[in-house]
Amino acid sequence: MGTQPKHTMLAAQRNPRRNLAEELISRGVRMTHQRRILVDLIQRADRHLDVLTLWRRARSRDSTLNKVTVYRTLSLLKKHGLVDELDLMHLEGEKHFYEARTTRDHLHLACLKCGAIMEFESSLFEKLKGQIERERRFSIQVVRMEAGGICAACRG
Amino acid sequence: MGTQPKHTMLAAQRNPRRNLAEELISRGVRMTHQRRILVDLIQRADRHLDVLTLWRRARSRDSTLNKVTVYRTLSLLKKHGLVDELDLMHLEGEKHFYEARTTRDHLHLACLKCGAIMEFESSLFEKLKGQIERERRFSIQVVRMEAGGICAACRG
DNA sequence: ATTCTTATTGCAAGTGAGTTGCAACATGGA
DNA sequence: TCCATGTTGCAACTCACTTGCAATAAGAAT
Ligand SMILES: [Mn+2]
Ligand SMILES: [Mn+2]
Ligand SMILES: [Zn+2]
Ligand SMILES: [Zn+2]
Repeated sequence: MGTQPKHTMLAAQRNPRRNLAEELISRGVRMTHQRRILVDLIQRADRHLDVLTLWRRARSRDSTLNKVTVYRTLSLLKKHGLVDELDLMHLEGEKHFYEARTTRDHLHLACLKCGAIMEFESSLFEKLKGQIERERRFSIQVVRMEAGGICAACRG
Repeated sequence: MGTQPKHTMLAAQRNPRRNLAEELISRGVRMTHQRRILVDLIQRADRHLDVLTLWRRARSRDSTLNKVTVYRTLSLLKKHGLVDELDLMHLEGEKHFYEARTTRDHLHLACLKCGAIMEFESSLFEKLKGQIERERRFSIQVVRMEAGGICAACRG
């Protein structure tokens, strides 16, 4: 099981939201040194980050930054709907992955053979969400769709 | 946060697959006393079961049945594609929920206010899966879609 | 600039889901 | 009935994540 291809740009880069730090400040959240580092790393991330990776990257900017602060910052961002939490089919254990929320939702494909993670946007996805909201009168705040299977490269 | 309504029948009851025990036997899996109990409970379940609930129910039939066996049986069923693993938006901590896989996929709606879990089937969901398989040449083995939000009852 | 309130941090300890090694045991085919 | 091999229970473990608390820092008020 390898890793995802380097050349595909994350949806969070193509469809970015407003600056995360500004977004937090405008909501009256205290902008600490630690949060500034973490939020910046999340926003610029080249891939879906787990807590340990995010912590390691953060420590290279402030070696005293504690892992607990990473968890607490991610909770904060989740609570404000600014990051999405992913399972990526729990391909690498029980941990979770995080990405800045984009202007348009997308879903994730995880190859069970090589471990590649792909993103997919579709108007059918948007239509499906609309159908749920209408037919069930359910107000969607967060959606998570993931598919596990075999990618094109692994099928040959 | 309450619990899901009693009157909605689980998709696993409406669209059941072949008997889980028979399915395992036909695949050359040893049918132990413990597996028979667990598989029967999963098949007849009135709601999405977490490990602890499944274990408690199993112990009322065999008080020596160990929790590790529950985990190992669920892994086995997952490996054979006979159960689906759900997060239900991790509304109650990090644990997972399980249900027998049905003939037709469905998605889950989790009310962030009252904790109700609803199921939803849609041809748009099927179309979306088809689009992924075609456009990405990705062979889907398992899909998981969950939405968190506010249910009709909580919206009033 | 200085003070002050209060949210946030780091640390250490704890929780809880899920895993693993191994000896005893049960399954199902010979 | 016997036997080879897969499965179980137990205890100990790992790992992701949480919590209590004293020290600290943000940022609003002065
Ligand atoms: Mn999960
Ligand atoms: Mn993504
Ligand atoms: Zn692959
Ligand atoms: Zn509700």
